[in-house]
Amino acid sequence: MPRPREFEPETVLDQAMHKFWERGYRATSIEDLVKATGVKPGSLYSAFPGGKRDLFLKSLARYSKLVVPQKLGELEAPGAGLAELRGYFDALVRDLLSPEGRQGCLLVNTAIENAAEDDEAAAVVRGHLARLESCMAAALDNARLRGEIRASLDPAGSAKLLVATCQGLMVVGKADPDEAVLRAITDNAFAALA
Amino acid sequence: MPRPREFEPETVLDQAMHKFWERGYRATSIEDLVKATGVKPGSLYSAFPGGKRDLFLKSLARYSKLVVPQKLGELEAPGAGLAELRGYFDALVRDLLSPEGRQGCLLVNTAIENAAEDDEAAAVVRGHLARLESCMAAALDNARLRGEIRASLDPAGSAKLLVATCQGLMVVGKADPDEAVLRAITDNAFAALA
DNA sequence: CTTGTTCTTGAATGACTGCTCATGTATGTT
DNA sequence: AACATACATGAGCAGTCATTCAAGAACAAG
Repeated sequence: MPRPREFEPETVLDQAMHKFWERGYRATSIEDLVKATGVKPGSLYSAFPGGKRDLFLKSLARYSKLVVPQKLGELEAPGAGLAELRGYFDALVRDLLSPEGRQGCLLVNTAIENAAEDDEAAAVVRGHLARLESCMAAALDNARLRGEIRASLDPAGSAKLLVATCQGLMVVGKADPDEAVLRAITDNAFAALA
Repeated sequence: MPRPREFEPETVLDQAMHKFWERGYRATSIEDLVKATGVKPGSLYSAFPGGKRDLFLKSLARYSKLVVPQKLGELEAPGAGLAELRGYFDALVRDLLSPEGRQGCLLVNTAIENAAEDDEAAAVVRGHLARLESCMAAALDNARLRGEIRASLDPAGSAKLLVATCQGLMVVGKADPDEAVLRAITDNAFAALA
């Protein structure tokens, strides 16, 4: 009997996520979200009772569920090895060099902007780092069994290093999106594994 | 004949820098700066005519001139080698684990928060990255001549990788200041050089 | 002491912030 | 057609933002 919603909450969340991704949490105003979604403040607040912060946390969750798997791609498949690992880094570099990729990674941006003052946001970031590390460790494990990398390598520690490397790649890429620099970083990171 | 200033602009700049460092550009209000410095808005604006943004850019410059050299320490000395490089990373890790170090590096924070929308700020960050890279490359060069690292290593490329690694270290440290993780990252980064 | 110069002060400005709420509207059931 | 229900609307809330400015205060030179 009630009047049906005229917008899809998931669509709205998607648009909000992109704004937060592009401009950051603080720099994105409710008015920005109203413009981006076409949904007026009142409706926004009734659909997302926690207000701006809730919208942000839900955006982080949505990013983890939809964007991250797409970026990780086959790296999360059980049989992933060195090729998939390299593929992930190459795609990352390609991304950072493209105009749309300049916004970097929402979770890295959140680590810097919000982790210190928002424990819930920090927890999401930590979860993401753990996920990255675990699939990289699995890929390194497979790679070692197949003889694709040095047998003397410690997969767990190397995975942590690779996680840091790709975070660093995004910081460097944000300030100086230079293909030669980004390629040199990945090339040297992988040369160290061989 | 004029009435003398009752505050030292450099001191004020120092206090402003620490606020920006700790909370970021957008999250730091003029009132925050007034409280931190004890200087009222009018005086602040007459001493720094460009307003908040000028105060921020001047803070970045001051950070580069005073804080960065202190952090780089002997790594910038002409004879620096592997030991100084390692010393820099160890100090960085120690910093990230200390309560005051949680704020990370002002220039990394700026890369993420402002680089995309403020070309002048981005230029300062790029200058910092170049400086890091050049002294790391010099240290790697020395280390290679002394046989402290693999002769097959490319100092220029490895320096770029190390720059990315320490940026990544700061992102990871901000979200998850875990000693074991940070040490694993540096240990593996240096193991790759030997 | 007077004057000239520059500084300090803090109230005021208008734009913007996140958010609320009274009003009106569209729907499915009766 | 009449009702109950949930929704959409947007003007409006109190608060904060960066910034300005008129007024007073402190000093040095005459």
